[in-house]
Amino acid sequence: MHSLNNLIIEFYDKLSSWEQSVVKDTGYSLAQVHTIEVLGSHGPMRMKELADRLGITTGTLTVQVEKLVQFGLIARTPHEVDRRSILVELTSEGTALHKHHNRMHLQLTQDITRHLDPESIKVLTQSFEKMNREF
Amino acid sequence: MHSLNNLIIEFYDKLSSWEQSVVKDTGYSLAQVHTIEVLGSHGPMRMKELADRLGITTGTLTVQVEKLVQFGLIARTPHEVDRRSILVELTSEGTALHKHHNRMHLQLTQDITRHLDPESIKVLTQSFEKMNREF
DNA sequence: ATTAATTTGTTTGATAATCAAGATATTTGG
DNA sequence: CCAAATATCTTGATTATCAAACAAATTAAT
Repeated sequence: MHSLNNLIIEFYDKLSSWEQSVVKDTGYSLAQVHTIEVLGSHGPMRMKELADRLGITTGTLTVQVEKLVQFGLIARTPHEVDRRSILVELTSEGTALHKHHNRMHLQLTQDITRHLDPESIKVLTQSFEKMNREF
Repeated sequence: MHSLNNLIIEFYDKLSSWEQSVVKDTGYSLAQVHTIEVLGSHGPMRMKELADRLGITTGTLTVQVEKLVQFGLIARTPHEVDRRSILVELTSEGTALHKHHNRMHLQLTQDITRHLDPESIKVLTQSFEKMNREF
């Protein structure tokens, strides 16, 4: 258990470094790409929910979103029922960036698992499912 | 492979959120705790190496280290052979913080793996070992 | 139905984190 | 010995962030 814990910490650390270098190549900041990633994988959402998912305040997000809109990566649309809210969603350009980032991730996953046999991959997948559920 | 990739991304995301909330409780910033974590798990090192591991410039690190020294968490000692360098290391207080953070991590690992049978944990551990090696 | 409390998003002012470029001291390789 | 490389620090500017105050809309209470 102790060693598994250390391996998880090491894994997280290496994934962070990888993410940082991959993001740097896009020309956008880590926070900006992270925003795109969340919108890409969860779909359009309101400011509050997005801020919560990113772990920042809505005040900070307002500024971030303004920049991303100017970059043409996301768009704001009024919320249909709640007129206090606005929905934030990816533009086609934002979607393209998200897909590109996703391909990088997939390539990484393929790279780091290339020495795992099919059975291990199966157990690994099931284990991640269970672990993600317990967070 | 596609689903495993998504699970890894989700895992990373949840671990980030967890880390953020745990760090907030310490009263120190994410960057500061991260610095303590690296020093705690790898031992004393020079500024350059620490900056590289943290993914920041030495200029940024100089400021960060100054703060952590004032907090009493780390100490600077001259490098024995290279007089250009200084070694950064944890104080006893810094070590205590690192141990505390490590216990949090261990508890989390126990929590999220509680529905995994011993055999899966074994495969999971081996898989992480192999994946970490391929980064 | 009217009022009070809550929620949502924005703005503002202050602080913290970061980088790039330049300066200094030291080491390394010829 | 000297030029090039390395390690750290400093400075000036930019970016990210928060907390608090605000306005608009929704929800809850009476």
